[in-house]
Amino acid sequence: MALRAAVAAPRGLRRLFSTSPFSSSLNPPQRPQAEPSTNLFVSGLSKRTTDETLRDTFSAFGEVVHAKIVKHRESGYSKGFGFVKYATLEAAGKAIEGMDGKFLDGWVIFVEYAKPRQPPTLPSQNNTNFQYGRQ
DNA sequence: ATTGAGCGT
Repeated sequence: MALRAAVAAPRGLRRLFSTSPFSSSLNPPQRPQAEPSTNLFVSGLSKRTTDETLRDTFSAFGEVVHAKIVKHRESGYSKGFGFVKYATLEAAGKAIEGMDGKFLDGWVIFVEYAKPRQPPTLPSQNNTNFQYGRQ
């Protein structure tokens, strides 16, 4: 299964295979490291991995402010990826170095900086503000 | 209701 996960690996693995002479400056990777953030995107998770497991695993690298597995709203069924937010950028960096490409619940996971979830929006009438992408 | 690309109810 680790093999399957490795094959299904998202672009997180590309830097592990960045030995191509063409991937230096002539052919830059489409998605280099996202801009550093305290917020991390974690993919490749087992569908049985929970928020607790995520939080517990990543708290080894620093103070985890928020850890969440993305799942369907009603069914609660995991989508297989999640987000971890640290108190500091250094902790986030250490978590990437320490957990990217490693195993969790039998699956190879990939850790990278998360994209900001939503642009600054008008503080209008019915705004349920979930904003984890801010530092 | 375990099994797969991806960025959140």
